[in-house]
Amino acid sequence: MPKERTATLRLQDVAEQAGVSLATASRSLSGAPGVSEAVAERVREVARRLGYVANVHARSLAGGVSRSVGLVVHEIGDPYFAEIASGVLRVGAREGLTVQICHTGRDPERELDQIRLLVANRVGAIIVAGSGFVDASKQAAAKADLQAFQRAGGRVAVIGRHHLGADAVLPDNQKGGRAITEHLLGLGHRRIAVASGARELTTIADRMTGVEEALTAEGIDPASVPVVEAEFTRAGGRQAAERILDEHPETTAILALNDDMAIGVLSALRARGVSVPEDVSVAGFDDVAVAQDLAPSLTTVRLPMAEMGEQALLLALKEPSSRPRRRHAGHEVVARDSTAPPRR
Amino acid sequence: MPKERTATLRLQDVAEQAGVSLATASRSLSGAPGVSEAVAERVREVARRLGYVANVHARSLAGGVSRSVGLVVHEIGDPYFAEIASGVLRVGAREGLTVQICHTGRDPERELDQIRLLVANRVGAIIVAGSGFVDASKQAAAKADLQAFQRAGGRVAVIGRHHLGADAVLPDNQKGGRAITEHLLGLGHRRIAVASGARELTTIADRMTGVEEALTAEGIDPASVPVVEAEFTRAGGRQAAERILDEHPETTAILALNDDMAIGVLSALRARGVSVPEDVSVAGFDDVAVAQDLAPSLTTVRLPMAEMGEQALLLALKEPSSRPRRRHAGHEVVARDSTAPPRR
DNA sequence: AGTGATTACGTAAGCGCTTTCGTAAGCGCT
DNA sequence: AGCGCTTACGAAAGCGCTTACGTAATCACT
Repeated sequence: MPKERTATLRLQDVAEQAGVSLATASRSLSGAPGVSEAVAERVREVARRLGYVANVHARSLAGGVSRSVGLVVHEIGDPYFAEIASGVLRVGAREGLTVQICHTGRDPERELDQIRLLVANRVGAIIVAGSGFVDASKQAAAKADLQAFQRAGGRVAVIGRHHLGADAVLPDNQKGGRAITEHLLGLGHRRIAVASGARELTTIADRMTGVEEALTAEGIDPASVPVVEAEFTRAGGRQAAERILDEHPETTAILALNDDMAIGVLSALRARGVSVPEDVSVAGFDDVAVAQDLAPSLTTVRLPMAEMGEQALLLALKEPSSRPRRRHAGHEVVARDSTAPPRR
Repeated sequence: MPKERTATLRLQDVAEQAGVSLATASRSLSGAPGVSEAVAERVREVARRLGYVANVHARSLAGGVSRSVGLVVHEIGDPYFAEIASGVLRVGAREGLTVQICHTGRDPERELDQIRLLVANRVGAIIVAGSGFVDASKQAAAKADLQAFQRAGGRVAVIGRHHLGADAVLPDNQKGGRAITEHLLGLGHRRIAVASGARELTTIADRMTGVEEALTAEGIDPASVPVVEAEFTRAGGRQAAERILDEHPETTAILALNDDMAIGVLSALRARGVSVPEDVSVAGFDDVAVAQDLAPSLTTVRLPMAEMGEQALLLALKEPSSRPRRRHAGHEVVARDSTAPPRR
């Protein structure tokens, strides 16, 4: 990292060139009141001519105000998080905020480090995206740090995770899980299998709860439905599908609890010569951008990821309210070609 | 954005608690020499107990050293850039650097603003990913700003773009274009059509040059090959495929200049009842993660996106050399199910 | 014309850290 | 004991900015 970054020009230089004091120059550029329009414009003109860019560090040190926000995701290469990030960046750019993105590389242990790093960077707000643990003690440290950050005046918003005391954007995973299951049941499927991620995560637990609700309502014992846990990735989907095919050949529909897994399921079924949806129907969850372009196109639950990112930042930017706000992201079953009535 | 962020504890507090001076506390925590190990450890212990996190702004103001880097991409929601970002974040995390990501939302006009923002934030390095314009004048302003940044001690690295004076990680688009075309020619295709993005971008121009080389080497006049320009997205791929099908029904292979377009091409062909690879072969470029899980799996040119991101940051972190360094990212044709010998 | 209120600007005090410089203590040596 | 030399630490000067406060000048009134 560079050492001598001093060659840059300072507000001082601008002030001298414009023939005003440091204070006036500062006020002119930040648009603060107390400067005549004529002087302000002259200062701005000089700054523009010189190519002056204010030092954000000095500014935030002196002013105590931060123009940057932090975003913590599991893995930025994952389309789900990439699309959330896209939404956050969009409103960030609009508001003139810089966004620092951290990802844990799917290692929950590292979430705390990332949060600490953002706190050290004195970001104005922290957005944490991605599922938390059902067992709250596993993320108690992160929660404590976030609360300390809030007490110090920082804003926090979470996406897809409950964290009392922070604004949250919440997809209704439970209702979504119920709805997509009802879609399969409505088509006539009775032998459904689930390709799931780790159930210790709230997102997955919630989706499963919805699934079980729908099954029960239809008179099916949830315990009779095979649930295969694997990684929440395409590779995990492939493995899960293999096991389902091997151990439960009677299955007529596989519900994957996210699209990434669903893509893996499709891939594995194809490799085994099982045709979708004729032999087995497949449904996913999230509606990542590529879902509609798969062959067959994927029936799934649409979550407006980018909007969720936007909403989260907008919430964080608002004046903090006494009690945490909630935004519920809509969910909607998108029926495409990967699901059809069972033929068996 | 919050105003009063003063409730946080300062190095001063740690120093008092540990019964040492500010200077000693600073040295202890930053690992600078000149402190006895006993005292240093005591200070660290106190800092840990108090939960002290240093203020990065103050630190970088005083030290003139920045522990953050900036990454500019076209669109973070795009898997190509998301995977690059993933690589950058990976080494960023390893080096204890924060990464500020900006995206232009595919609007090249905004690249300059994003760069300025990063300069204002006094990042230590800026990584610019994504194609530049063939017409250099269209990005002259951005280039000038980057050079000024370099003169002021900042590091710059570019990915997939030539910018003399900066370290670069370069996929060999030209050879890749040639190789994938040779793959199609090798299968026996003679009536090839290209689904291209805007040719004013260097990436696309380079890939096309490679395509034309291969065609010429095989005795085919490049001018006789239909090249349809559209958006460099799935939607663009769909449109391009429609036009190719309508205007050149004799086509036996469609080469899309990135995977996103290829996915769109596959989708459009499927909608028209054209089977791949039986009726028409389809090839892409990039090898985004999902390419292998498509149906049919996509033949494409693999670019190691994540590694390119890693390399770029590593280059930027090295001591600057007098002349810019180059890293060439390997490219490799990955033959999958979407290409086969023509039947017509 | 004289009063107080308002406006436009300058002076200077920090924001929380790093780092230079100074000093006192400890060391080995003659 | 006295010398220089190293080492461990503290005092204080900034880094580049914002902002409270002070002060002239200008204004609207009586």
